[in-house]
Amino acid sequence: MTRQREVILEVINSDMCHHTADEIFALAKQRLPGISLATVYNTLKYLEDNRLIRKISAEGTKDRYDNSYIPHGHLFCSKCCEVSDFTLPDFTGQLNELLGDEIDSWELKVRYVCKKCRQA
Amino acid sequence: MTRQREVILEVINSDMCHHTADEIFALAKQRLPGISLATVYNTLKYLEDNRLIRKISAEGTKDRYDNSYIPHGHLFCSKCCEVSDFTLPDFTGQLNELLGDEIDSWELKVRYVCKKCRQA
DNA sequence: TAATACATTTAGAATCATTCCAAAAAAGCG
DNA sequence: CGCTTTTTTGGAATGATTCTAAATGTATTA
Repeated sequence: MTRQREVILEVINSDMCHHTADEIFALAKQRLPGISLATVYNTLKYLEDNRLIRKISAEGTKDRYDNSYIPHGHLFCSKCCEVSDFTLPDFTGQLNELLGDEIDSWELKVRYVCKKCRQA
Repeated sequence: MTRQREVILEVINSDMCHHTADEIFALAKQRLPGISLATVYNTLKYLEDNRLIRKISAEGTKDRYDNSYIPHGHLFCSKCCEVSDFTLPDFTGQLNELLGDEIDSWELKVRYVCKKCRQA
């Protein structure tokens, strides 16, 4: 475990936000000024491959990273592009039955306009 | 309604595939050789804004387009990147109750390895 | 501890899907 | 028709991400 990976993991786990790669890069840089963007991408890929984090893609926004790989829901605000979690019962079993296939994971994406943006 | 938009819509509706923009461009070009890629992107954006189609983004693959905006499930094969639909009851109401918000739409993304890829 | 093998980091270049642009063409309308 | 607005077009620009090859760091074994 290198210092870079340690810091990147800490950044990801330090809050409930779903940061973009460049946000993670900026945050990591505060603590490790010499870190490179390529390392951030490398590490994110490594963590994703090992299912420690989940990359979340949405239409029209940059990819973001979730500090959990456990299936759950994501609320995407179509105005400010913020992403927040919401918990759901784990219906992996039912999905497997329904689809007759070994599924890997799932994610329920919900598009909406968040309270902040609706009030504004 | 221009000829270009007509052809693009026909291409999208001609099969159940979830084509990428460049695939749609290639298919449209067969019938309208002078069409430009920019028009394809313009039109896809127009159709999406009017909720006639849905753009679907997934990690690590190009955006694809679904000929329906009605909420449903998508199976993403993590090997060949093919996308297929599966129907689900419309639980928009329950989501609204659960989230206390006016949701816009939803999509259940399921990652798996399709039969073809598992056999190979 | 030294030597070696392997993994990781780095900066910058390259890629490539998508968007932007400004001019030309087409469509819609009185 | 003429006029206005919308759409199309090709090419340039953008920007997130990936690639590359050299340098550095880590771990292992002797």
